[in-house]
Amino acid sequence: MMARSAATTPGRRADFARNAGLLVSAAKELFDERGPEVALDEIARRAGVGNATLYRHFPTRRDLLVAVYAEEVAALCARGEALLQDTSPVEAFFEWMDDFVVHVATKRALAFAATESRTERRTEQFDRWLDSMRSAAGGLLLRAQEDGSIRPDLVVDDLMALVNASALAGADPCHARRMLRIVRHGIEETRTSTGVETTRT
Amino acid sequence: MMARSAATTPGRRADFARNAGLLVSAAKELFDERGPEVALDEIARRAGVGNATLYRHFPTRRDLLVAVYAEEVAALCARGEALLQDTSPVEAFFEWMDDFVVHVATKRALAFAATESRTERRTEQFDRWLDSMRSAAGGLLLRAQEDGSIRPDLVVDDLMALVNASALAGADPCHARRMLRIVRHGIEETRTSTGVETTRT
DNA sequence: ACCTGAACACCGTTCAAGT
DNA sequence: ACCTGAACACCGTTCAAGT
Repeated sequence: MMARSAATTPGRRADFARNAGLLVSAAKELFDERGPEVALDEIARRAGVGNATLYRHFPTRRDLLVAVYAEEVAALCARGEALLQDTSPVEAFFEWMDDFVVHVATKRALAFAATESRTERRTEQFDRWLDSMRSAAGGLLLRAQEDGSIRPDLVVDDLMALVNASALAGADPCHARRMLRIVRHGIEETRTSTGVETTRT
Repeated sequence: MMARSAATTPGRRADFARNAGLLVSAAKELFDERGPEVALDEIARRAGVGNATLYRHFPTRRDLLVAVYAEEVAALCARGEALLQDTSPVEAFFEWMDDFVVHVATKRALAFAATESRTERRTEQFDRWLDSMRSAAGGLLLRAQEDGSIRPDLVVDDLMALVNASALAGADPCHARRMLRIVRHGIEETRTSTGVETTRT
């Protein structure tokens, strides 16, 4: 940590970058200790910087959240890439969705932020998170649809929203996964007979 | 203002009940004008009562919300009762669920309150709302399951949570209904052949 | 340029004083 | 008993003053 990489020129820029690191570390600790609603002032205090500095680096609490979980997000993206090579597109898609639902279910603040992303002020760092998640899911979904194993009329945003909402609504990750399973059943192309209608009486 | 209706016996009790009405009216107006996050102080001011009085009648913002939408909730319950007589249990169930999803989607504050009802302080008035919604859905679900048209392993709480989540995740009621349709497809007993698995390649 | 911390604004909650 | 409104506590955001 705090490697002070450019040893020769400590300069303002280096301090700036270092502060970001300190803030992320402090936030990570405090999110664990006291949940994702800790006062921002407290995070700044723990990091040893002024509260306004926090605000400059992370204009919104959401941005701080995605920064804290950046490695986890990177892993999720990498896994998405890898799953594109999986032999079963539909399995690959749902495996990724399962990872995603656990990801957001364990960080409900993130899930909540995602639901209100339409109304709240847009912000660069958080939008990047949204985009990376959407494109990972989108690639896998497309493959499964071309393959014919997922209904072609489904759009990635609806699915993301639904799965994200499951994470938000679930009491715990296990609950969220149970809902995902219901959704899965509703998504797959059963290609047996009947349309949408069920046998009646 | 302050009509003092019961002319003969103004009494403290009458004023007490009247204040509740004033608060609900004021809240209804302000929720419409400025969204469901208006300051409670402002609601009290509009109602012409002290802020602490609001707090006594409605210990929490959620309680105020359910009071404001009380008639709508009553209608939903009545509709649930009526649908119990419908000839197609599965249609009846989804018709009610559709009403429900629109109900919460147009009051996203309510939907959100429902998701956090596990963690937040429980409160009598809001719990009543939850119970009435759950029992309406539960009766209809049971009928559809006994009928064999909905998978027997589904529990009402999971479904409510999922539908509620759809309302929360949807940008608008129309979006929420689209998600409900996905969920529906995942719920119905297709009773054709295959288990959960799809034909592969 | 970047940082600091005090100041500001806002809002939910409580409480002593009224009637 | 019930109500009032001021007081309190808390937190996000901004800004003038430092370096």
